[in-house]
Amino acid sequence: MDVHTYICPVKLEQAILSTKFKNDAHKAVLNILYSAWWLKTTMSKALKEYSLTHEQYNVLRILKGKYPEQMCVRDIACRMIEKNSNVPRIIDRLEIKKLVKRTSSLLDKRETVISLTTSGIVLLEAATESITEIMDGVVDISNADAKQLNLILEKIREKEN
Amino acid sequence: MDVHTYICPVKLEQAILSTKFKNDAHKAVLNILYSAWWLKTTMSKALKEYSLTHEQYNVLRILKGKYPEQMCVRDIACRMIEKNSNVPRIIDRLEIKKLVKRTSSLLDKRETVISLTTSGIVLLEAATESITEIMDGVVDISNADAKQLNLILEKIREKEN
DNA sequence: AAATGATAGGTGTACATACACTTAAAATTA
DNA sequence: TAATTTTAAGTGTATGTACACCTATCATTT
Repeated sequence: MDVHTYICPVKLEQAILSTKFKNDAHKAVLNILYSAWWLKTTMSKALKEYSLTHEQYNVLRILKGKYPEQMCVRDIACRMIEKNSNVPRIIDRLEIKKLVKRTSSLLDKRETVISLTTSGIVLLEAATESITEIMDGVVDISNADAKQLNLILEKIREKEN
Repeated sequence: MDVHTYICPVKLEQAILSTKFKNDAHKAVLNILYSAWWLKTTMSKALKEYSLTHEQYNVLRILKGKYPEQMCVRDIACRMIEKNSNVPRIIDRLEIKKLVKRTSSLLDKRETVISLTTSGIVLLEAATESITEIMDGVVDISNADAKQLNLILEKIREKEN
């Protein structure tokens, strides 16, 4: 698939060339997965300008949330959207680019403490501006719709435990 | 993160330990991404019993949709939820497990034609039963909610082109 | 027919995920 | 205090993604 020229179809049926859904709930599952893929792709494209992956951006954003406080790897992992993210490996790459710094904790020597560098903050802020703009443009739905969406998604997660 | 003992929180705020969302639309984006991760993880866990990944299952399901007709790699790629999937590589693994067969097309020698083997069909049907059960249990929302969800997701994708 | 362009599939590489395992250090228990 | 258990981070490996590039083949143009 050539995704560069790919135009996201509005209808799921067109997106995955299928019309046979068992029911609306089954269709909703595929719709969530497809929408998530599209959102990630859209954001990743914007982040390329800053040589950041979506996941690297997410880690920087989490660090910013506590800044100037530092965070250990575990604290970052708990805040990741994808809970299976291999955070040490993502940090490896951020460290190579000198966007974060690793220090061994003095209080608990098992912990590694991560801190944003100045260039990390600068890059993050530029990237965030870009991402926010895209998010605003992309998810241009009414507040009522957004609230409704959040409610239904939480209803789904309520059932699945 | 130890995902084996991880209980999916109902509230997004608890899932990513953050309460600072710019607005409901921004929260919705994160909610979609988190819900998609959770759905994929849940399905993947069930598919482990059949030694299938979520993506391998998806390819088999697509092939089943046209069965006993065969499909070329491109046709499969067009139907994937994640449009950047590297379909030849996924087929490599299905071929090793003898769940599909590759043949060079006679009509157009550029094309590779993929067909389900008997054991491929048998495995797929067993896996589908399991997945369907999970989907029914998991996405136990009303028809009206499912319809509403599908509508709003399509509204989002409408805006983002 | 020969040259050019487009298309299908495959491959190389960097990055991420999923998950099991290792090691060091802290916490708990005997 | 010594032994055991738990925890934090990191690592190895298989799989998948994102994307650029290659090769063979087909289609189109000249």
